[in-house]
Amino acid sequence: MPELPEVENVRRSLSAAVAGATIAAVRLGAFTGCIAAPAPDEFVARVTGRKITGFGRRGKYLLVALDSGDTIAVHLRMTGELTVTSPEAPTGKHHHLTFVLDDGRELRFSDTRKFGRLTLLTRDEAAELDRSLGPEPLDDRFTAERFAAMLAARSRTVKALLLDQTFLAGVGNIYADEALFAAGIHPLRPANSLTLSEAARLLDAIRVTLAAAIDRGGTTLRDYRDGLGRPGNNQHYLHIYHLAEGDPCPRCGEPIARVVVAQRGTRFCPRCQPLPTL
DNA sequence: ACACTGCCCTGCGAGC
DNA sequence: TGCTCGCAGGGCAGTG
Repeated sequence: MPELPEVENVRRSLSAAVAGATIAAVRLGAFTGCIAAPAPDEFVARVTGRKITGFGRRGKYLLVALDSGDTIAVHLRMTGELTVTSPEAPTGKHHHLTFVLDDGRELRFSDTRKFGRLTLLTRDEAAELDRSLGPEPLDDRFTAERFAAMLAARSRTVKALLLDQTFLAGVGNIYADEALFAAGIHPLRPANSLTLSEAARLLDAIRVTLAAAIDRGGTTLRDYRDGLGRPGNNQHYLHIYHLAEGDPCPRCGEPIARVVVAQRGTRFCPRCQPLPTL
């Protein structure tokens, strides 16, 4: 599932390979529902002939900047892939949309589960999307003090907040579990029960976890590929997300526990991530 | 503000 | 071997 590190790797790979190219044509597959807005004909009209000036990222959104000032915001959700290929490359069963580039190559969007979406945004709409999301965890200007203050103002469980993109942008289920484990914080702790030092420890764990995953090319549990079709390597370095309930904790051997938080399976070690009794 | 449900969708693994 | 069934999950709408 593409989270921040995976989207960042797609951004970097496409930035090196595709930035500066012009979209000569757009080909739609049968599933036009992958275009969230505007209507498919308008989407095609406003994108065709435009030059891709760069690839950005905000949270889990890949932002394709066009010379018209518009931005294509791509959310890969669970199984979406955006890859550049030669025109001869075989198209998969779940291929939904193709940007034909002026050099003949193709930027293809495919998505097995059909959850992923492309949205064409004006400048104002892009700014609105930016405002709707929480801070970037890897932004140096985002301090532990601010994170602690944000946590202190909320009563929800810390795991649910980490998954909330309006609270913090880019962290999904994999990295939330990994970061909470690394920080030794129980996922069901009310956010406002964390001390300043715990908040600082958690932010540090989030950053280390995300940065390492970026460096390793992202986590490929099944579907994830970068913009050149390459899988990541971080799946070999997970500590807890991939474990089943009852598996021994890699740190202390205690059986791993599993709960559901915000409709997401959540693994944690009851010994390394204790729930303080009040 | 927050919890909870259901929906979207397909592939996969468990169980029979 | 082949079938059915439940689960996986990011975001969102709707309800309480």
